Amino acid sequence: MTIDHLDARLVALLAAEPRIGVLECSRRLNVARGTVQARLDRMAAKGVITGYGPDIDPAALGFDVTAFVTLHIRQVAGHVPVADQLALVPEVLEVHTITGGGDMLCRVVARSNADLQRVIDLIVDVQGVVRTESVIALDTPVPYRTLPLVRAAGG
Amino acid sequence: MTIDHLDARLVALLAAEPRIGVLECSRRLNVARGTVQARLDRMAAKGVITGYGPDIDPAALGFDVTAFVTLHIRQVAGHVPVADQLALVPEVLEVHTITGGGDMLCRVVARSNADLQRVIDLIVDVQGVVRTESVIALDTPVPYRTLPLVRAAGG
DNA sequence: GATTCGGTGGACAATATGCTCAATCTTCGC
DNA sequence: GCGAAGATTGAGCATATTGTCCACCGAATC
Repeated sequence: MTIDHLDARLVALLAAEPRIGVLECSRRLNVARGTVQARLDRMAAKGVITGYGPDIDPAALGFDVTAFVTLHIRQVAGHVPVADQLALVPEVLEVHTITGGGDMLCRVVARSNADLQRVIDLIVDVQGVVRTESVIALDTPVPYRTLPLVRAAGG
Repeated sequence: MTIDHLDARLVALLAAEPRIGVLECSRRLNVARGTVQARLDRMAAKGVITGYGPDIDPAALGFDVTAFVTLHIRQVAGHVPVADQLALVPEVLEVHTITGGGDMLCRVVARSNADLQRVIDLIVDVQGVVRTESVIALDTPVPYRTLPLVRAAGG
C-alpha cells in the first residue's frame, strides 16, 4: 500500500517515543485524535504495522555473538522440514531461503564463540543439512532500522 | 543481565498483545501492578528492552525484495566512512562488519529485482566499496523473532 | 448537484496512569 | 540462625487517556 507524509511522521514519532499514546500523537502532529487512530488502524489492517514490540536486545541478555550461517541442504525433502527444525532452536533468530551458492541463510546468536559452536552443531544436526558456512558479525555500524524506508515511502 | 521466569512471561505477553497496558499485564500474570512496572523499568534500564516498535513490514510498503549484500572494501580508510555512507541509503536496513571472505554484510530491500539493481548500484558507488556479492531472499520461513530466546534465557 | 470519504472537534463514561505509602515476603551475607 | 536490603504487595488518589459516539465540513468523484 502507499502511505503519505502524515503516516510517515506518525510512525517516526511512535518509533522515537513509543510510550506516548494516541492523544499525545495527535497533539504533536497537530491533527485530531480520531485521525491518528484511523491512520494507525489502517496501517495495522494493511499489514504495514505488524506489531508494537517490545524490542529485545539479545546482547543485553548475554548473547553477545551474532553470526550468519549459510546452509547447504539435501534437496530431496525440500527446505520446509529443515526450516521447521531450525525454528526449534531458540538461538536461530531468522531463516531465509536464498539464491546463489547456498540454500538457506540464518541469523543466529550465541553467548560466546564457544557457544556459537554448540549452536552451529545443533544446526548441522538438523536432518537434511549437509554443510554450513558461518560468518561472525564483529560490529553492527547500522542496526536494523526501517525509519528511513518509511520516510522514503511516505515523503 | 539475567532475567527470570516472570520477566520472560511478561515479555512474551507484551509481544503477543502489545496494546495492553501495565495494569492488564499485572492481571494476566497475577502480580501487582507495581511489580510489572518495576520489571519493565528494570529491563528498559538494562537495555534488554530497547523500544516498543511500531514494527514495520517493508513488504507491505511495496518493498517485496529482500537481499543480503556482501561488501568487499578498500581497507585503507577503514569501514566507518563506508558504513556512514551506507546509512544514507534508506533501502539499507542494517549493516554488519564480518569475518570471512567479505568485509561487510548488509540487508537491503527493494521494490523489484530491477529496483534492487538500482540499490546495489548505490552501494557500489559508495567510496571504498570495491565489489559486492548479493543473494536474494526468496522466502522467509522463520521471520525475525526473539521470543524463543527470551524463553530460553528466562526459564 | 449529490455522494462519498477523510478529517475535525466535542462529548461521555470507563479505565489506566503516575505516584506514594506501609506492610510483608525473600534472599543474601555474616 | 539472624539482621538488613531488596522485592513484592495492596491500597489510595488526582489526573490523563481510552473507546466510542455524534454532527459538521471540505475535497474529490461521479
